[in-house]
Amino acid sequence: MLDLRFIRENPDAVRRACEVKRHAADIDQLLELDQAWRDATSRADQIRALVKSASKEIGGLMKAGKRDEAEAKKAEVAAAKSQLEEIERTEGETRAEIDDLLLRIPNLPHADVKAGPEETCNEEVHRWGEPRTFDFKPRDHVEIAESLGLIDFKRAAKLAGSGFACFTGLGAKLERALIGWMIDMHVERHGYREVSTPFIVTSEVMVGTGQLPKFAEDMYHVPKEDFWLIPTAEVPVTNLHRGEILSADDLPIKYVAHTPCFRSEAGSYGKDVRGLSRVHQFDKVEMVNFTTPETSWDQLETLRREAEEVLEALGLHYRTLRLSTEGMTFASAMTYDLEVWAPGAKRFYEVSSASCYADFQARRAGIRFRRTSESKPEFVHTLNASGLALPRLVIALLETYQRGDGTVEVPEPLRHRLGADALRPE
RNA sequence: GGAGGGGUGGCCGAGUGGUUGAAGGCGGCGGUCUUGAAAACCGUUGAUCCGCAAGGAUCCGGGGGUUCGAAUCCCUCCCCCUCCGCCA
Repeated sequence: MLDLRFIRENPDAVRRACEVKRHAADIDQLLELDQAWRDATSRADQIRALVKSASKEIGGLMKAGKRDEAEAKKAEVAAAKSQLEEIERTEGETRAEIDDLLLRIPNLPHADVKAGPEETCNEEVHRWGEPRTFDFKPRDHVEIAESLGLIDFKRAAKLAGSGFACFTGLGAKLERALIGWMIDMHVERHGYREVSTPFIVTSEVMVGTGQLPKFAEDMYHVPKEDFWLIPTAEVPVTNLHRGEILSADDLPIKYVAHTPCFRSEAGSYGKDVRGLSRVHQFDKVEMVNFTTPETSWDQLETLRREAEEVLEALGLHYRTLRLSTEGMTFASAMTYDLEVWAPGAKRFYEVSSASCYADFQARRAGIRFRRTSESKPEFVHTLNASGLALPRLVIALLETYQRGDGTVEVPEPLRHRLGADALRPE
């Protein structure tokens, strides 16, 4: 959420942000409502002040036994209050409309982000490794996984329909090994604190990180208690500090979490449907940072590096893109996507998205900090990056490390955890 | 699920209709004292919104109500604690 005062003073900047991010928002209507609300508020405040002071006088008159004068005052107050009722209704209704509009205005992109469509304006900022070459015809991950008994797509569909995977045997163990290994890396090398959160959250929490009110159709809803299944650990982990005032000494706060992620992927039928590339439920290790405003942009670079290190440790070819305004999400101010090369599919897959939200989420979720015990609370900046998303990482691993004999080499860092140096048919 | 107790400022904790944004304590900050520190003492210390400002308004878990006036009374919802039941 943007600061209403900022919008008041910089309406053109906000209009431009909406335009380049391709989010429709009626700024003129907002400004109009804002003016109406401020008028109503100041009139209401005046009347409230009157009622308040009159009430005190009445108290005094009652004590002094001046019944008649008190009654006269009461009549005065009653008249003022009937007026107030009307104004307060306007005030409340207008404010509700303002709040709703505010929640639907996207974050401002950072000045370094290119405006335009993804195809032409995403910038490749980093590339690591080389695409794997083969002296045999490489297979794609679905063939490899099925022949080695690592994933059972058919039986997964029996449980939940299409778009789900059931990892089996060494496939399941590979996921578990990757999760443990990645979390340990972030904890031990990058100074993260591990958290394990609920996977079901309230609507307020979804508003805090920006999924609601605009993107309800992308998520799974639990009608019974009006809960939502998290689409990413970003949601529960960022909201861990909702409504809090942190101390500057606590910053930066760095959490890492492993959670399942649930995405309805409504409207994406026919796109990327094969195998693991786009599923309704997947596991992910996610890093979330809370920082001061002056350190967040540097922290985004660090965060991006922390995610990139995972791919490098696994020896996987990847590229890093700085997304253009049209590629970024609603809440983001700057986003890097890490895309890993899948030599079987001969394409890159996004395995991580590293974003800085500036104070956008913090304002929605009410996450503030104090520089000293004296100073006024300010909003923190929030950031997050996948580190990494499991299914697409598995795609890249299987396709990159496949051998001519149908087995798959296990990269060195995972061998100990997996208890095997290769994936073979069981 | 049943019964009872409770939600007050950074924290603890008083406060059952009136000038209370809220006693007191702790913590924080400033000062006195001290070579320095501690102790002691004195002072100070909430957030949000409107307003150029002066100033004003709102906030004692959320929402609604009673009243001239509510942290205090009523209704409702949420959360926490204790005991019982159930259960991985």
